[in-house]
Amino acid sequence: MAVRLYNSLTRQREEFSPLNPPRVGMYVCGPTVYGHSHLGHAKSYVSFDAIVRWLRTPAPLGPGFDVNYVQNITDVGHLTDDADEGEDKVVAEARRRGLHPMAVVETFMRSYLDDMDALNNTRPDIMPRATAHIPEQIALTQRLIESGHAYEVNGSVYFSVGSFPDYGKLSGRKFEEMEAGARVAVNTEKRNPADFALWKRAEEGHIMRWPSPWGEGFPGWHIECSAMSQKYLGLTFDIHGGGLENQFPHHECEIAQSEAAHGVPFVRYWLHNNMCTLEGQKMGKSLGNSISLKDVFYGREGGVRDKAGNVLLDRTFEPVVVRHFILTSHYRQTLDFSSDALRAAESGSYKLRDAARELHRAAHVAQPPSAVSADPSRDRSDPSRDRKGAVSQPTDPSGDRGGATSTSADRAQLRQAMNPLPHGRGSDRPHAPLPSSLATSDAVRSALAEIEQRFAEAMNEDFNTAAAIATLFDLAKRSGEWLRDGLAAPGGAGSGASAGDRDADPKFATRAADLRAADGLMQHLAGDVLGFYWPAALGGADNGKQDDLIRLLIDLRAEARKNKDFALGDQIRQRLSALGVELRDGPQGTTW
RNA sequence: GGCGGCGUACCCAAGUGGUUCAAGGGGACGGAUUGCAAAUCCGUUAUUCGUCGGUUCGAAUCCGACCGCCGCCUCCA
Repeated sequence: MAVRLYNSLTRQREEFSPLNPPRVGMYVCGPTVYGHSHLGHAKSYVSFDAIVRWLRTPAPLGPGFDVNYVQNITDVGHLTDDADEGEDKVVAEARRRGLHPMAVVETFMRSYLDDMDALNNTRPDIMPRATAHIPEQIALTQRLIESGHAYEVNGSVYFSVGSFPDYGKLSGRKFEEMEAGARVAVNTEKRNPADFALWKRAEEGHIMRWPSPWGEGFPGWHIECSAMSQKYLGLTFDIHGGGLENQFPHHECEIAQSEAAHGVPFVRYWLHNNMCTLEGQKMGKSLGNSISLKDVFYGREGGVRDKAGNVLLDRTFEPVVVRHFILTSHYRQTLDFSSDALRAAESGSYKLRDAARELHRAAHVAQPPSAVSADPSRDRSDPSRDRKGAVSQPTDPSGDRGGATSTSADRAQLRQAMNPLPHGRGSDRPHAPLPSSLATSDAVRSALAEIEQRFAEAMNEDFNTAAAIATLFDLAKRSGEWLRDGLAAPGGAGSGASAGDRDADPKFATRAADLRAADGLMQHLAGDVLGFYWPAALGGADNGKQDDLIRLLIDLRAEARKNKDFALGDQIRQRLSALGVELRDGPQGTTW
């Protein structure tokens, strides 16, 4: 099954075939770090993370590409006004705060990474910073001057749009039309209003400045992406992603610079993710309704308000819920955030979480000690998988935590495990057995195989994460059925039979293998591919003494209920609930 | 003015020519289970895809017109 994707350049869905398979070079426009990340960043980078994760998913389930994922950090040159007249955004923020621009950059770069980690986005392989690539940008600018595509005026250098006939091919704009309807402010240095800055002269007092052949100055915004992508991915690379709002002028300018300088195609597939709105309204910094991710995740007084005190979101939501919500729509579709929509996503996310946990627990309980190495969900030592950075969970010797059910205690470990090694350390193409192949009963095997196929088809069709999630819910539903069947069967997981008894029961062996296969698939699809990571606020997996203490209270409560002392039982439940531990009484006992 | 997108049930949302295509989630309602609660389970909730035409043996899916909403062309992922 080949990956098909919508290429903005050709405006159609086409089969993806990389230049040098299995390698894939991918560049995604990163943030300009002059403020905290907002919901728009979340949509963009969660979407591209899902794309990267899928491209890296080992065959035969996924395409198994070896993706080199580059995402820049813009820390200079992005002006508040695109007529090349405004102030540098970072510098403006620095003055407002009375800080050095580089301190502003450090602050918000870390903030950005924190938020992306919280969303469980895989870290890019390379995160080049514009200020660390000044020589490369100067060299590219120089090359453009030499080839007649750029000119210098008073220490600033502009790209001559008229020298590049293809200008406008990405955004569908015609150069002549733009000249006529240009809304850009008049810059007297430009020969043509549509020309854009490659290098800007630094005025007196401008802090961020570097020497150049044209005097002291700083790079224009667009040039960094051309310079850094070519450095790390080559003159022609496979995928360039970014927000739709950057299609013009930013990406158009990147194409012009790169192709004019080198005479070869710049990017083969352009991917643009759509914007998001809030209650149907455009979300923008200038509109004052842009919501920072930190407010969404941790917000104050249980909600998010704008400066005027209007409620934007009536409560906070976990990062995994935001991720779930984003992935239930298509990346090229606009997404409307609202409290109600997030609440609905939360219910769905938690339902999936609970089903995955129940399955994982049952598969674990059902597992004879001798079968440890056969569990696909714990196949974390496979070097080809670790290397890809597609594994969402740390290597865990106890094997008790899979991609979808980790405990919060593993958070630090998780982050480390996200990117154990850069991509491409080996020449072998990643390959992993299909979880369905590990099921022993025909019914379960074919059911899992069908899920695998539908999931893969969805992701292969322009990364249809919404359809992929739907198959996860189906898997959760089927798993629930198998679980209930198993619990009712002799020797089932909930029957209290000892491990020795179960080992001797052939029925049990079959069931255990099936549950492990189902669990392995759930872990892989929900955890590794879609990146769902549910912090274990409710416990669930083994969490050492804390779990033992909760178990103790549950036992005491069971005793109380047995004696019809419901007041005490309810008190225990309520007080645990206040601590974030929800008890659930099931036919097989109490879980939480 | 130029460029582009969208309009699918109460809400979110997938689906871009035909047989399992009207997914999935949320919500609501009815029922099962339950000391209560939560969760879970079963069932119900679009003969129809903004409107009107057209193409076709066949359209939510293609074409045209119209209505409505939105984005980009200033800053934003």
